[in-house]
Amino acid sequence: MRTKDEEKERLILESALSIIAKTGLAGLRMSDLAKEAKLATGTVYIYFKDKDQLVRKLYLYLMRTTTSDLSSGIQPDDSIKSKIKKISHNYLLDSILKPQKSIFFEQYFRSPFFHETESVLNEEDQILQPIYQLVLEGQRQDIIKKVNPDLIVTIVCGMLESVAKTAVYTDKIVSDSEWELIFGIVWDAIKS
Amino acid sequence: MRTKDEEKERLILESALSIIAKTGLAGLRMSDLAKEAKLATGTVYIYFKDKDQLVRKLYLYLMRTTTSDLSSGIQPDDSIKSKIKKISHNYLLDSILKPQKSIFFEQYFRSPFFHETESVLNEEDQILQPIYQLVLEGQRQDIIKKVNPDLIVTIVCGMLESVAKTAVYTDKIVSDSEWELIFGIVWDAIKS
DNA sequence: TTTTGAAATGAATAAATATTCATTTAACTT
DNA sequence: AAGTTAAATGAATATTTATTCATTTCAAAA
Repeated sequence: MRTKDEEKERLILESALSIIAKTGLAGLRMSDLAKEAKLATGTVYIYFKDKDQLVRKLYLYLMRTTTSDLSSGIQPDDSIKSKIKKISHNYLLDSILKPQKSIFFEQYFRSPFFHETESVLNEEDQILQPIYQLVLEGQRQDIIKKVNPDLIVTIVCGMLESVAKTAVYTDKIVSDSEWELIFGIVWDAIKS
Repeated sequence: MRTKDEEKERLILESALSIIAKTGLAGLRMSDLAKEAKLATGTVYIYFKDKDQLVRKLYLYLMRTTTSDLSSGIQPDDSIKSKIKKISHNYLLDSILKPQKSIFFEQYFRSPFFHETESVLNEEDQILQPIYQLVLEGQRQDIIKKVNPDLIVTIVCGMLESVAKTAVYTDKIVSDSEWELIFGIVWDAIKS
């Protein structure tokens, strides 16, 4: 007998993501999705109960792949500043390289698919946890402004996201020298 | 004879905005919209040709009301720093007080209703023009970092928007003392 | 090689939603 | 006060889109 292809689930999710990034959730049609994935509409329903479940699964799928490696490349004995620099760089690159993901989350949280019962903030907290810890440590060492660490994290992420958004929109990469400039601004903002 | 109520057009647009802010464009239903506006569904079609036109008109309507008064309260002989402080405060308050507007734009630009032909960036440029001018003037006076002024504007707006988003989400107002803290961070980021 | 059972298909059907229109209501005119 | 006209209504209809299912295809087991 034929066997269910595990890859096909991913394929469908990625196709959905691609359509949603282009047209928003309002533009997601099961038939278009099937076409994008080069499957018959019916096939989609073998892997997902219905549209609702598909979108929710996509949310979980992206959540899982996000929590990954903001901290990659950071050495335990780096200085706080260079740790923050690296983590900020990772955050920026992540936002630039996977713009579809940010678009999806933006859409999902304002959609009929999202119910308050789901704990967004907790999940988000989870992702930002490593940044938060670094800020705390920096404050302990008197290097970072002694204001509400949540505010610091919020502001830094806001800066980086807006830079990423512009970079994606104008289709430009961020060169090393530009990154130096940008991090200079970020650091001046938060250093004590 | 009965006369067409000019206010009713606004009422319908505001109702649509309110629903879209809650459920995203994917959740906008003409029947719900009519209910929200306390009208019969048919009535909506007296004022708007179809759903498509309604959403586009809402876009234009919000565009018009946005371009308003970021510069309010600014005196010609204020210092550059205090001008930037005031304009940043206006921007923050605008984002906090009219969160529905930001949500709508977020949704619209990723929807089937939006076609590339519409010049988004131009419009956005228009709105940010006063901020841009202040940054230029600050750079001339050697007060602001001499980097690409677009980058400065992008970063400042990013910071303020993320603060606004958090404020709206957690339903907290930004007190005067918090604003002093926040602007301190903004200013440190961009001052030379 | 044949049998078997689940995967895949896509046209047919169901469900959701947009739009129309015959009818009613309200305001203005004569 | 009666007549007139456009706005308002909302049930009926049209359209779009989700979902099903009878049929076919494929790959593994016998």
